[in-house]
Amino acid sequence: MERLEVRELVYFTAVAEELHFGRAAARLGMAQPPLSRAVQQLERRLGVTLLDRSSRRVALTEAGAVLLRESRRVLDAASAAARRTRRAGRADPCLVLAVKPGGDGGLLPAILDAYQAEPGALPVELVWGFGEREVLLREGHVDAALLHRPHPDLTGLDTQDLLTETQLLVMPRSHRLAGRTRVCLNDLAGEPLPRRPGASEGGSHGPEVHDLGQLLHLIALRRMVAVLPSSIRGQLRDDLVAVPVDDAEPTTLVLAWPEHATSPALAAFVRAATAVAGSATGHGG
Amino acid sequence: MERLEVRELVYFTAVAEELHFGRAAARLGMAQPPLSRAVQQLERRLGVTLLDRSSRRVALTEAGAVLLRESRRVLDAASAAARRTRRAGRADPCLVLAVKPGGDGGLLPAILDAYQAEPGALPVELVWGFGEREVLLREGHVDAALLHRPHPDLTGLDTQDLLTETQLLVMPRSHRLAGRTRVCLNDLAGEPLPRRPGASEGGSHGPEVHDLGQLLHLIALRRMVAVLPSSIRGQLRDDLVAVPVDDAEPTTLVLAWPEHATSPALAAFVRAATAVAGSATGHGG
DNA sequence: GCGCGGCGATACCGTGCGGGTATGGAAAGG
DNA sequence: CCTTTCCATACCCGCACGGTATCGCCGCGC
Repeated sequence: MERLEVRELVYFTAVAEELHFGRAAARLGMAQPPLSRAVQQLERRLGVTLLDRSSRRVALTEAGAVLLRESRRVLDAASAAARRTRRAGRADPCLVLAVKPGGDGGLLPAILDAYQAEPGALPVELVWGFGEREVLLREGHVDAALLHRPHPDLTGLDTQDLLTETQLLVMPRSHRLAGRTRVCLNDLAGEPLPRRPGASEGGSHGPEVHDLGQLLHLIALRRMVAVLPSSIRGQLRDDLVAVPVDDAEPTTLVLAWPEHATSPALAAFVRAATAVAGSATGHGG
Repeated sequence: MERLEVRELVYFTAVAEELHFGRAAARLGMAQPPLSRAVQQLERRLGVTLLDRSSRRVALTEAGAVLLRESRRVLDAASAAARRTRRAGRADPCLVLAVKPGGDGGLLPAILDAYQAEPGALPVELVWGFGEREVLLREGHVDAALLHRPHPDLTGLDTQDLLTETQLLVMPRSHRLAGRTRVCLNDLAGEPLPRRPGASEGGSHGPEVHDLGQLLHLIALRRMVAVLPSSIRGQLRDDLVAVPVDDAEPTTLVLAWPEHATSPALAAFVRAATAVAGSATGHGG
């Protein structure tokens, strides 16, 4: 059984994504002939043709499509391995948490306090991200992330539900819906909504947004509106209003971490977060 | 960001498991010096020490333990990638299913029939395995597997529950408990039970078993008894008896497949199995 | 219809790295 | 103190990976 090397998978992935050996080679910073040879060799070793190449067009075969998907998993796992190992070896151990600005449901201060009270708590470093927190987690940039269900794909992650919230439509005071006490999703037809990074271009979407302040600013500028968990209430500028969206699916704040994680520091953090969420459940909305 | 190679991870894993460069090198079929160098180089590239080596003793550091765990994931993903790609490229496409002999709850014939009736059904190839079916699945040897909860770790797999069964104690007619109409787990203290491959040596366990006929034979020979799902009733030799174990946790037969699988053939198979299980739920026990 | 241009494959070459052997050097045990 | 054990270092070699030059195929345009 031949062994598959990371380098080969990187090369194949580049070609499979570009469907063009020249461009793939450029992207890899190498010449085209060795790239062609590497892919051929990979095909020979696997005993499978991965690409149909007619000197005018390159296309993935069925097996090639399988390998592309599997390669991404391998490469993700490899870079996650490197990053997690490096982080574990740092002289100053700390716990890295990915949070969406304004997306902590107001629980984060209490969670951090509770965690620092745990025995053996490490300093917590926060990484701010919008849509890419799940990727940060999968690729080993962070130890844990606060995500919002139902949006991200949680397979391969362990999770702890923290808080379920209804959602609000946030808009400028002058907006046509600003006087309503409640709206439903149909009312939003045609409204520019923030684009989730990586989301398809369908529908009416505004510019990509990476920061809560920027988002609120854009809303105030009437460039868009947004549907957000009700806990942002406390962070709104006074030129914005928020009303419940009746039929928007409630969103659940979840703490997620890589499955099979063994770090005691992470375990303590999960304990702390769970405790805080549990005690908060009765009170707020 | 330096690139992590599969070869290095294989080497490191061997050393981390053996905690001995000489033995690890032997296991890898290579000499010890290049192995030492490879690990040093890996450490340099990661900027992390992975092993504490005092020329008398080799021990994993914290970071080394992290990398060992992560390496296994990468290597599993890599060999799964190779196998799945090869299988996808075969001239004769087929669906490979891992089953425990006698562990199909009696549903398999109906499932196979239902699947063959689906449009675009492929020939189904069966692979028989006892405790290693989950590994077969994770490493890409098979497309799907019939597993029994709660035993295996299902993280990273998608699953469909098929059938929940109570469990029976299977023993020779001459066994001291053979006259009972029901037993509980306490009654089994000191009885030799089949060892799950990979299970710890604790408790009273008989030899490892890889085949249902062999297991039943050993039971008949009074070498052991076994707790099995009630659907084996129909497969017992007449020199064996089975009685319910009152407090044994019910076992659920689940169909499992790699998460994110996209094959339409697999999807059809899952559909067929779900349908069969659903229609069988009311009837059998 | 012929030539041109684009693109992947092939040919050939150099060098850097992965692997081998021989040896050094530290540490534990008798 | 000598021996044994085991990891690291020194040194050498072959190959495989990457680069340049070129071929061959094919589609397109004049």
